[in-house]
Amino acid sequence: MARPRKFDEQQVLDAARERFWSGGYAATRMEDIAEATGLGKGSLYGAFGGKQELFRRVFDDHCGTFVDAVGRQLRGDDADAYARLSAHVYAVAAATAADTAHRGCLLAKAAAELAEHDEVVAKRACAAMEALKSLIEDDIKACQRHGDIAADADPGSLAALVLAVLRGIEALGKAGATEETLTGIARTALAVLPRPVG
Amino acid sequence: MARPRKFDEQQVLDAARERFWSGGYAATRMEDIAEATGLGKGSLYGAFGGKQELFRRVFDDHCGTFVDAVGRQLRGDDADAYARLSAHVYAVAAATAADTAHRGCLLAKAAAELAEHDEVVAKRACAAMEALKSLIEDDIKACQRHGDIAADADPGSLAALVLAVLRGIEALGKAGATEETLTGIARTALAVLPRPVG
DNA sequence: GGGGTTCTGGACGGACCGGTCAAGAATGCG
DNA sequence: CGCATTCTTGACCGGTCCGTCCAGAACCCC
Repeated sequence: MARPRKFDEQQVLDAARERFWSGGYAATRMEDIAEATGLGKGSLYGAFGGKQELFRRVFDDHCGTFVDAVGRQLRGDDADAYARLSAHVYAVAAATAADTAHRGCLLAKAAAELAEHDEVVAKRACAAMEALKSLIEDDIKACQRHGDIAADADPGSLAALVLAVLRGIEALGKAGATEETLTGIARTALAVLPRPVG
Repeated sequence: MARPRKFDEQQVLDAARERFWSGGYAATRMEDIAEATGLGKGSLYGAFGGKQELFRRVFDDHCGTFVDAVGRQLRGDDADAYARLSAHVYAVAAATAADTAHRGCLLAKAAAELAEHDEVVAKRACAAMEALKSLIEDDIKACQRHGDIAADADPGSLAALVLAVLRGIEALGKAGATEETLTGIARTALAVLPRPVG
């Protein structure tokens, strides 16, 4: 009944994410995104409404993808729970160190730039953080059931600590810390988690 | 021999910092700063050269001030070293929670927005982080001398971990974590530091 | 194939912003 | 007091950017 869209919405979101991620919100131009996607500005505005709305879509999409990815890394059998936690913490350190462009995490970057002025972005970032904490907490509970972490420790507190360490690793990475420093932090963080006595 | 300046350079830097801090680099206009200081744009450009140069001055100044402030909190007798560390960690959590505007730390905010594209800012942020780590490490060594932290632990590793936790607290605060969450992280982080046996 | 509908693309408008410039003001020296 | 020198101010310029608009294209249904 009408002319069909020539582009895939998800591909546009992905391309826009790359741009916003590299340049930040304010420094990214709509025309950059138009060029990156091959779309005209008219299509972009017709489909997404405007820069702020587009960014919110991108950000929402990214938060979901990110949390899902972490979820896949952390969910599984109790027997492997500690190995998964350990692997995840090291993976974040390695990924941060490998990010030589210091792009950091879009989640953190966007929160830093926009949380103060955009309620929607702030809420979404907060929800994503809570989801991450939940994932870590579930894994820690699994560790406790399997006897890899002290059963009398509060899993919620430990999860919050681990989450803070992970975010801190990214912040330090963005400031230029070396890979050794970052993996060292990962190692130390895992080492100080309370193990069962005996 | 010539007309003297009517303004104080430090006051201009402070006012500019407030603006950059609230709005970020890209979103802050030179005219904002001119208005905030009461100066004309010509004076601003004459004294500082341009937006990027001004920001670098502001950032450099802020890093120095920030590190100095932390230094004053952490330096002192061995006997109080652990109390100082504890107070500092809780203070960061409280300050972050009190920052309802989610401005976060200018250090982290600027690093997030500009480290990727401005080598000078990146270097300065890295130096500031290393200075902070050093301060924490010195305090931890004092704790070990006084018997408040296990002597066989590596103070450098613990300092890096503590620093990561502090930066993580700020990142989570920016994302909207509650004061309870943040002070909880502070408490847990202090609790997991290795204490001397016995 | 015609008509209605939606998509496309790029030119355009209006606002904004970083940086310049020139005219004037303040100062100290001779 | 005049003069050289530096600071101040705000109008102005060139460029940029968000968002709009419209003419045309693609499509489906009848």
